[in-house]
Amino acid sequence: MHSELVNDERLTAIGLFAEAYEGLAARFAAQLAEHHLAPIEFEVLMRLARSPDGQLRMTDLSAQTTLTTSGVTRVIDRLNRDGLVCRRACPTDRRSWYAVITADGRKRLDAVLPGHLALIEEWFIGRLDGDQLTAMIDALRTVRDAVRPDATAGSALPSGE
Amino acid sequence: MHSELVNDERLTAIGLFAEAYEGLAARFAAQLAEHHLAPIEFEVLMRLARSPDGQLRMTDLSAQTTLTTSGVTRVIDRLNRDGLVCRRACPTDRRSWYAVITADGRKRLDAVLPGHLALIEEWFIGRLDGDQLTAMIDALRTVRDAVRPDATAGSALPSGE
DNA sequence: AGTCTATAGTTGCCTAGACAACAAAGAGTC
DNA sequence: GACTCTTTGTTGTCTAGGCAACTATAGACT
Repeated sequence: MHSELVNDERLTAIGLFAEAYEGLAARFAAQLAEHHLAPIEFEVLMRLARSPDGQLRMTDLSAQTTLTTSGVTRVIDRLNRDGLVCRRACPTDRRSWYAVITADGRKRLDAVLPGHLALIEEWFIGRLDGDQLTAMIDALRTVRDAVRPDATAGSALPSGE
Repeated sequence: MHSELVNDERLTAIGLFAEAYEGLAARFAAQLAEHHLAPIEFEVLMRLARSPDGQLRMTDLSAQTTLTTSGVTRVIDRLNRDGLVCRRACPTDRRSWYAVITADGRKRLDAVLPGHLALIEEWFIGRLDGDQLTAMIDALRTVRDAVRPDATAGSALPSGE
């Protein structure tokens, strides 16, 4: 006989976290696909759009996302091919390149965001009452700050503020 | 000029959700890798271990995870190759196969779980006080039940209960 | 100046997994 | 029985992205 650890309630809690998040992510992905965007491409465009001058260095994009620098290279290759992003040389460090969101890139975000926000309302925010939502966001921020101490690379302010 | 939707607070909320979850997932993945398990392999083993007779049909595994049936075939191929799972024909439907966790599979879970639970404590549960945790779990369950209505395929009880 | 070390980005190679096509078997329906 | 439609699992093919190797540049030290 084996241990009863498999039924530990902490596993249930983390399982709820995973199922809730992945369920949301799947719904978002379906809507993004209607606009020919992969979730990671949407995330990169969003981070660029929210950054000063609509640009971030490749390395900073890597630090802010789940991607390695290799992965960033390829995502930016695709977005560049589709005209949503372009590369710009860094004037002070000749090793570095900025990824810069283009006007087309911002147009694509404008097209996607209303539907995306509607899904957030429908499946997340609208399901919780005010107190529940506040408590949840506080808890999420606590966990995020703990597990992602360097997620603000390249931005002046902590992300999510 | 483009819209200000990119700075909508609802995007901040969902961004916190994503960063918190993905940050946790990265820490779990590192510990699982020490035991030569990919996150999806761990999830499959856990779901088998918690199911009656340690078995689930391929289709049910697909419904309970983010994988397509194609993906389930390949994960079970790998786990079977490593001796952690075996296939068993379904006696009542000759199209169906059960994936069954082996004794070695349970041993692997026993080896992984103490460290995994410690990480859950360290980065999630231990960071929140009792009320916060209760509120968070309630909220997660609400969202999970909404976005994953069919995540209990093949089990007698709703998952996460 | 030269040398050493660290960092930025790209590329070759490999694996994971989605999609679509498929084969086999169940479940009607006549 | 034959015929049709649905469901289960596997496989060929393709893309995404990690790892390690590489080039180029920066920075520090002598």
